[in-house]
Formats: sequence, structure tokens, C-alpha cells
Amino acid sequence: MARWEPNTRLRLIDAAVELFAENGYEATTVAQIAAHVGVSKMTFFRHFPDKREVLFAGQEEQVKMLHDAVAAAPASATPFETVAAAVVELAAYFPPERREPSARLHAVVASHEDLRERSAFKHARLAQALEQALIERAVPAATAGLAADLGARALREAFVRWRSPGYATDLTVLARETLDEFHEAVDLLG
Amino acid sequence: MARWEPNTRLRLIDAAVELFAENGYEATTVAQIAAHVGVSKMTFFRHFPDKREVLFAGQEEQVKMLHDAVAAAPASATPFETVAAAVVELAAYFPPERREPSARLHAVVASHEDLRERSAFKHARLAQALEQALIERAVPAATAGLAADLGARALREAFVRWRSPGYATDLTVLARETLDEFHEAVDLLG
DNA sequence: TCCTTGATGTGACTGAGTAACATCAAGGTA
DNA sequence: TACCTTGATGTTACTCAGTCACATCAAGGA
Repeated sequence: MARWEPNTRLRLIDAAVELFAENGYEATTVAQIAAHVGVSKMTFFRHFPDKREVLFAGQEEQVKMLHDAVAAAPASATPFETVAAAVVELAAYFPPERREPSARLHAVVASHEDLRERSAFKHARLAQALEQALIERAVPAATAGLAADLGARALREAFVRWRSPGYATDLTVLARETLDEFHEAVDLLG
Repeated sequence: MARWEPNTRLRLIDAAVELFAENGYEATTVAQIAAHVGVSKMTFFRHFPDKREVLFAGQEEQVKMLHDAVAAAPASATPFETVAAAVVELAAYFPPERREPSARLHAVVASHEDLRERSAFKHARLAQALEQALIERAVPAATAGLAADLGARALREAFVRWRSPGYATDLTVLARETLDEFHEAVDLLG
């Protein structure tokens, strides 16, 4: 089956990020992305359900990872500790080499409302995964929801800092910092 | 200017909810909604930026209301109290008469992924409004984020219960209950 | 040699969303 | 009365996302 170039999926992702960054998300058509990879429009839609999704490939793995990490926490761990461990574990999948590509990807996502909307949906999906996994650990629903929101928000803030100058380039360090900051902030709610 | 029937915008909203509920979101075209109101497709898009948005009209008012309510809280109020007051104030805009229409609307939104995505985006927008307003009150960023998430989540849960049998039909009562539940749950985070 | 499998291509189609330009009644102004 | 502006609408034509039915063609096994 070596009739076509391999890694079609990855090459489509790279081409999409490049073309979106260069010419803008709206101005780039799916047909252009496909042509850039030497493939037809149909093939694009066989790999991704829609045009936006090409920028969010791999999210489902992260969802599964978070869920499994929560499930694997020791029974003695508090909801916060459980979530924090899962978030840090996820952060470990983003070594410093991934910083620049991540930043480029984020710049594209931030450039268009449709993409920000999809991004918000994915963020909610991460929180939902944490919440569900906590509930399966018999954490009360309200606590599970709050802990999930805290974890997802801390993760997002860690990514923001990761992409900003003046912060550490190790995402796990930033994740721990933001988690601790939010943990302390809990006491200030009143 | 009485050449056309008045309240075109409201009639489009009603027609959309009705047709989506009857025939499904995908199966209903914008042209059908417009025709049902005796208007052209173009007119629909002059009132709503896209097909989904017809189900989320009025959200921006809620965003503004939350922001103003937070800003109007007494200086002595804690972040939780501030957010709770704003959420209850918003809940007051949904008297028992709005329960059935709200439930029908939610059923439509829940029926299609595109609409759930837009809904998640709108939810994030509410949380963002709370967060921003808290920050303008000099609440530390981390605390503001957590309080905003708590408030938005409590509001959502209150709506869920409102639409469920066996709960009060007064949304402000449910909002207070869920806010208190989440407030207590904060202590269980560990 | 035959057959299955899997990834791809082609062409035609629907429907969302946009743009340019026309219409036409209301209400004021000369 | 004649004229003009304004605002909401209609018409037509277009691009592009996304779908569908059907064809292709190499790899690899029976």
C-alpha cells in the first residue's frame, strides 16, 4: 500500500497549520490544504470530520489520559491531589521542544472565532473527563465539578505561561505552580 | 414602515425552535425557517450571524447583566457572595412561565453537537464576564477565575434542576441551593 | 489466478453564508 | 405636491464546507 506518500494525516495537519498561519483560516480552503499534500478534498474529510478539527487532533488521547490518571490515583488522595497529579502527567507530554509548535498552533486558533469556539468545547471536554473520573472514584458530584474546573483552568493558565516569555520552559513546573496558586486561591473565595 | 409583519426577529426565533423541534436541526434549512415567517433567507442572516445563533439570542444581555451585578455588589462582599448575588439576579429573569419554553429550547440544543458546542461557548462567555468583573473589583486573578467557574457551574446546574421534575419551579431558589452546595463542596477539595 | 481489503479519487449534489444591486413604504423637506 | 432620505427587505449569483455513490488500484493472502 505504498502507492501514496505515508503519514497523510500528519502531513495534512502540518499543511493546514502552515497555510492558516500564512494566508489566514478563512482564506484557506480545504481543497488548498489537500492539494498542498497532493491529495483530494475527500481524503481530508476522511481524516477529519470538519475543517476546524484538523487543528485539534489528538485531543481525545488527552481526554483518555486524564481519565486514566485520575482513576490510577491512590485511594487516599484528595480530589485536589488527584486532579493535580493528572494535570501534571498530561503536562509531561509537552516537552520544551513542543513549545514553539504549540505556540504557532495557538496563534492560529486564537485568530478566528470559529476556532476559539472549538477550543472552548475541547476545554470543556477535558474538564468533563476529570469530573467523570472523579465521580467514578465516589467523589461527591459538586466537589468533582469544582475540582475538574480548577484542574482544567490551571492547565490552561499553565499553557498560557508556557507560551509567554519570562516563564519556565518546563510545562510540568508551570502546571504545578498554577495548580498550587489556584489551590491557595480557594481559601480566598469567602 | 408597516409594510411587513412586525417583530421579524422574534418570529424567526419561534419558527426556528418549532421547526428544529419538529423536524430536527439538520433537516431544517434556514430557507425553510425564513419561508415559515414569510421572509427571505437573506433577512434571516441580517438578524442572526449564523444558523445556530438564532437559538442563543439575548445571551449578550445576560453577560452584561452579570457584569453589572458583580460591579454593583457592596465592597465588603466576598468573591463568593458577589458571584452568588449576580447569579441569583440573573436567575430572577427566568420566572416559572419561562420554564416550559426554556426546556423546549434546551431539548433542541442538546440534540445536536454543533449546538452543544455553541452552548459551551456561551457558557464560557458567562464565566468570562464574571471573572472580568471580579478582576475589576481587584479580586486576585486566580480567585476571580475560580469564583467565576463556581458561579457559572452553579447556574448551569440550577437550570438542569429547573427543567427536571421534582424540583422547585422558582429558579432563584434553585440557584441559591446549588450555589450553597458548591460553596460547601469547596471545603472538600482537600 | 482470484479475491478481499483499504485508502484513495471523481463528480455531482445540498445547504450555509456572502455580496451587489434593486425595491419600496414611511416620513420629512422644499 | 414633488422630492429625497432612510431602513428593512428582496433577488440573483456566487464560494465553499461537507456528503454521497461509485470507481480505482495496489498489497497481500487463499
